[in-house]
Amino acid sequence: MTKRVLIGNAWPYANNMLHVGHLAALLPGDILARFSRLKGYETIFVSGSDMHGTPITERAKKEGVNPAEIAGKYHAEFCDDFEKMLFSYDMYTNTDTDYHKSAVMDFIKVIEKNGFLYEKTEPQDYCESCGKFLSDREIEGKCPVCGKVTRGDQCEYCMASFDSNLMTDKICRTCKKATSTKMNKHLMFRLSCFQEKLEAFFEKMAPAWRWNAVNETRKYLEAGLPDRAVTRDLEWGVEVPVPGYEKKRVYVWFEAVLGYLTACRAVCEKKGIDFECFMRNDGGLSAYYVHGKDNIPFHTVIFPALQLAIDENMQLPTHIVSSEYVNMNDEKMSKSKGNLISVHDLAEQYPADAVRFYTMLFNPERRDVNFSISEMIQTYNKFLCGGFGNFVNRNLSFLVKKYGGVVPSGNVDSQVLSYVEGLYSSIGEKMEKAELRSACEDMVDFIQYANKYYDENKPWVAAKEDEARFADISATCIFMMANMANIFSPVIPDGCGRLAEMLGMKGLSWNVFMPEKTFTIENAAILYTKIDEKQ
RNA sequence: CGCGGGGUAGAGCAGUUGGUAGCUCGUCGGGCUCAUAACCCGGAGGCCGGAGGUUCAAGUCCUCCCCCCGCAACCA
Repeated sequence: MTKRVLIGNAWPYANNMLHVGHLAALLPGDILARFSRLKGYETIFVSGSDMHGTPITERAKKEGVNPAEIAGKYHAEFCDDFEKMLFSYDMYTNTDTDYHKSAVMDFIKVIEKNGFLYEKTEPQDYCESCGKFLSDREIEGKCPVCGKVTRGDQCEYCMASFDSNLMTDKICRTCKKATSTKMNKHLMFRLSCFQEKLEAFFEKMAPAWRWNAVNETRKYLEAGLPDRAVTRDLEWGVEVPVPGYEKKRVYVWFEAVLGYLTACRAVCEKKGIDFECFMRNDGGLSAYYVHGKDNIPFHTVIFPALQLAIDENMQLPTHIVSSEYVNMNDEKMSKSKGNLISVHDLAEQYPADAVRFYTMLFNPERRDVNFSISEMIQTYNKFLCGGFGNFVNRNLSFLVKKYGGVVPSGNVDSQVLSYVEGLYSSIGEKMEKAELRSACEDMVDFIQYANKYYDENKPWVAAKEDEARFADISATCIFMMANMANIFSPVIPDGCGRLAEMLGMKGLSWNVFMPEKTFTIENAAILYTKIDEKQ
């Protein structure tokens, strides 16, 4: 049975540009997808833009436009950004498509049929002048702990979290008028029913998760899972396929994570794969969910609960690839501080491989990292230009100059052969475990190993004194290069693709590649050009 | 007792299950001249924040203490 792999990248919220933080959190998904395809696994890599929710709705109102316009604009930007960064999604969609919406409605009907939804009517804050129910964030009032005037979910001054019902002197943040209370009806999801199953799931899976996912999830489970409202009083969103809820929409926490399933199902239909078979928990599916640390509970608690509510035989997440944050000069990145570097700007100025390699070599896997353009350039110059590119160039240009590009027939050094074989398995294992930073460090080692081999064996001397020896050295170097193209391609696909072409490789795969005994190099060219940092 | 992260060579960091302290940059010296002023080799530079404790053995485990950073919104 072919191994199946699902990679679900978090769905960026279509209310602001993508920045290096998103990139650091989401790029691992692409590395995994590319690796998984090289291994020959049946791979599905999906994501999309999260188009709904309150922030977009509020902003649209403020700007006097349709929410679809704002979300659509950012969605288009995201598509462009991901393309420029060479993300290899099988599908990058969004939550405003008819397919997603009707698929979500299908899932809701299934969840309702399975008995995990119920109706609850309770008093909720209401603003008469705005004519709507208010969520916690739309309320202002006195903090029950310190008494200062703050927002309804958490006090900005004393950091206390509380129920907004405990606040006094509540007003609507929009119109500043006093709030009243009105009965409101919501559809609730029986998250509490899944407490035990999720605990069992957690115990079983936690060893394969990142430490931050383990800690966050434990916290949630220990606190006990409350039922959650599925519906919201909004006009922008997915309609609720239950009578009596025509004026409400599905809450984003419920709808957006289902995107993994709706998009995966869409890809399955396109490829002629049976969705239920693909998702079945028969031991043949690895399911990676890739996101930033603030998204952890949605992927380790909420989403698995929804999966269980839909179909008990569905594979729950096997790998939680949750990144820490990227800071700028030790400061948190934020729009207001103006220290955001957008993916768009990076893509305009730097090669995708440079950005990808730097982002992965210093990926925030275990803790926050600092992002620096100057460090990125240095990393690129050092390893991709001076190391990898230079290794290719010092070989190929010599062969082209002296032999017209015809690689002489020689034998690959057996030690090098076994070293390279070892890399396929050691880096491969790290990839499967999503230990990508360490995998990149091994790539760096390979580059240094290759250059060292070249220096120690002095082919430029052998070319004059011992042609047979020169042929062996060249064969060995070409062999290393070809396998670099394979092994490095998940991280730096652009350069590896060009190298593979020069070497006349038919395609890339995660298997030791043995070049033809003799062949002619096609269009040898500099692989990576240095960037002048001063520019 | 609000929650969380961190303190390892001049700088930036790695150090999964405790077993001779590593990497990149910088610096000093050497080599090579095939190559993108590139590449290779070697040196100097650390009581791993502090104090106790467990252990044959602690950067790694336990306790206490001292510093730094994040926790409105946007948001991975």
